[in-house]
Amino acid sequence: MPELPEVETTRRLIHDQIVDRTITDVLVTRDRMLRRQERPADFRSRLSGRRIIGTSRLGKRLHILLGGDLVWLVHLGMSGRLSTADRTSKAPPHTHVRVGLDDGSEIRFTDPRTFGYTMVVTQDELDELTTMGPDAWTDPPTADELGARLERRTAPIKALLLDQTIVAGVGNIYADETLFAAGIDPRRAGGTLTESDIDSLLAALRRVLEAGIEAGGTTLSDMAYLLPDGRSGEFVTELAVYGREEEPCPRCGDLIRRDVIRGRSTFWSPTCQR
DNA sequence: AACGATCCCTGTTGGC
DNA sequence: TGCCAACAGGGATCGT
Repeated sequence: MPELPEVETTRRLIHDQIVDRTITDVLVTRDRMLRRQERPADFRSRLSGRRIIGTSRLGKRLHILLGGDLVWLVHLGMSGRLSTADRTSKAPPHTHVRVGLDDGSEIRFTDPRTFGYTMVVTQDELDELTTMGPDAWTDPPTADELGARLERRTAPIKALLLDQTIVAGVGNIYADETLFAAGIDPRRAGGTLTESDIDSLLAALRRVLEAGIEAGGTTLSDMAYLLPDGRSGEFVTELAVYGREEEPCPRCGDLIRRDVIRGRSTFWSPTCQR
């Protein structure tokens, strides 16, 4: 599902296809996808005729930078996919937004479960959106900064890693993989992590995200996530614990356990993670 | 303020 | 084999 590595992979793959193109058409066939746009009519009017000048990403949010200081924002939710294709080809099921470009192609936003959303905002509006913490990959916090954010927190570290206001981009899969790589029990209260734990956590986060991006993200068998070119993300073969309940831990051989923490499946190795 | 529960949505899965 | 309830999860929102 789309977490930071999946969104970053998506960004890289569509970047060259869309930059320097001009938007000619906008077709929205499911209004729900615009639910975060204050005035849904703005979506179409702000995109039409606009030139795409770049792309960026903050956490799991993809930004398509437009002329006129506007930002086309796409959040893939849990089943969203962004792709480009010739506009005469058949769009996949659950394609809710199609944005035509001046070379005959179009950008498609497809999302079966509709947890994703898209909107076009001004720079001012962007600043007012829910505050996100620093990006886990491009702007990771220092150990001191993360330590300060975790101090006295009683929520489990697993839950705090998923909190986008602490660090942005980590979802359920990469949170579990990071805690495993760092050897930290996901149930531990955030405030109980030592300096050394936090060092391990940040190093593990870096390694796990790097491997995830390198592999083109994670495509689970039951998930709709595909890269913009239709390929699967290959990180699934590198998952150490996620989805591996009752399988032997790759480090100690003891069985991997699944607990529900804050309503989210959490896979971990009780022997390796303390 | 911090925390945890609930809800949104639909394809897939698993139990009967 | 076929049906259907349960499940999955990011993040907004709400109650405590």
